[in-house]
Amino acid sequence: MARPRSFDPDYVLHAAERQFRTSGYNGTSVDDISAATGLGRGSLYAAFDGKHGVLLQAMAGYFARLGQFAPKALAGPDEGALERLHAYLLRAVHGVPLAADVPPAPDRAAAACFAAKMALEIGASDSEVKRLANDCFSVLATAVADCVRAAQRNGDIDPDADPDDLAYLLLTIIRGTDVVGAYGHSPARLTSIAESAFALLPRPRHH
Amino acid sequence: MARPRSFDPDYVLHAAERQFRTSGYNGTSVDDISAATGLGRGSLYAAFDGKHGVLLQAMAGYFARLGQFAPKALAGPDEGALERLHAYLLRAVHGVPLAADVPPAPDRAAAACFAAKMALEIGASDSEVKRLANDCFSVLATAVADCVRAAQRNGDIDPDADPDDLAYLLLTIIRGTDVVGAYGHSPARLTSIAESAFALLPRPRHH
DNA sequence: TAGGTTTCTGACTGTTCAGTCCATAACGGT
DNA sequence: ACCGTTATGGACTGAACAGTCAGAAACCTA
Repeated sequence: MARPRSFDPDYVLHAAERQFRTSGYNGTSVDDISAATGLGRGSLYAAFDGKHGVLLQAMAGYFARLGQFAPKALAGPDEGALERLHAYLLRAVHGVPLAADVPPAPDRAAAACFAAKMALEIGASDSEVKRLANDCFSVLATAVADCVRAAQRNGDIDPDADPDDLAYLLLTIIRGTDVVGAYGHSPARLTSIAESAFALLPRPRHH
Repeated sequence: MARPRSFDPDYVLHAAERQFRTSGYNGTSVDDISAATGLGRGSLYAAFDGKHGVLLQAMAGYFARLGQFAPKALAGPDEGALERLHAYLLRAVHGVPLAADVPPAPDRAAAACFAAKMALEIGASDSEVKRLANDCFSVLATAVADCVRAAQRNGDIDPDADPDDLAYLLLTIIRGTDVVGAYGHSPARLTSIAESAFALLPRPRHH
């Protein structure tokens, strides 16, 4: 009955996310988004309500992806919980690939958590961005804490440790590697930091 | 012989740093800097070579402040080293006050490490900023590692632990709290993260 | 194949931006 | 008191910006 849109909204949001990651929010113009996505200005405004709308929807998509990926990577039987935590930590400090249909980020600073990067840049003056970033953190914290509890049940982590505190600490470390990575440190160094953190996890006292 | 400048360069750089912290680099205009510092555009360009020059010199000043403060807070006799590390960690996760003559940052995101914030926003496309931020990190890493070594000599930290690895990890945690703080988490939560990290430091095995 | 509806494209507008420039002001030496 | 020198502040410029809009195009139904 009417002309269908000729683009895939997910692809567009991924491409826009990549642009925001690379140049920051204030560093990307609508023309940049237009060039990165192939959409004209009119389409961008009609479909996403302009630059800020694109950001919010891109962050919402990122949140949805996190909510799928993190529980999948961390949930499972108690026996493998500690190893899943280990693998997740090592993978997270090197940044997560964006999507199969969009080229990877060129710089480690662009591979940082999208929500974290936007929150640091404009979260102070944009409460919606701040809230979305906090949501991303919460979903991760829940998944990690659940995995810690599983490892505790399996006797791999000290049962006296608070799983929520530990989850917050681990996620804080992962966020910290985003920053350290942006300084230009090598992937090997980030791996080393992650391994040090993992080695310090409180093991159960055997008697 | 000639007209003397009527402003204090350090005050101007502090005020500009505050503005950059609050709005980010791309989010602050030269007029914003002009308003924050009281200087006209001509003076800004003559003394600091424009927006980018102001940033570089503000970061250099920040680096110099770090190079003074961190060693002073962390150096000292071996007996108190662990407690100095503890105090430094707790203070760092709440952000450092800027300067006595400039109002404090209004938001936790603006209290994050100045170098880290700029590196995440524009470090990927500005190698000078990236290098300066890395310098800031290095001077802190050295000071923290020295303090860890002192604590090891005093028998408060496992002598088998690598002090440099531990220093990197602790600084990564501090940088991570900058991000988590930007999400809007309470100071109490940040304190809790810092205490959890401190509690996990490897203590010497007594036999 | 014609009509109705929505998307698409790119030109347009007013604003804001970074950077330059110049007339004026403030000083120290003579 | 004068003069050379440097700082100051604001006007100016061309470019880039976000957002709007109207005409052309594509599609489905009938």
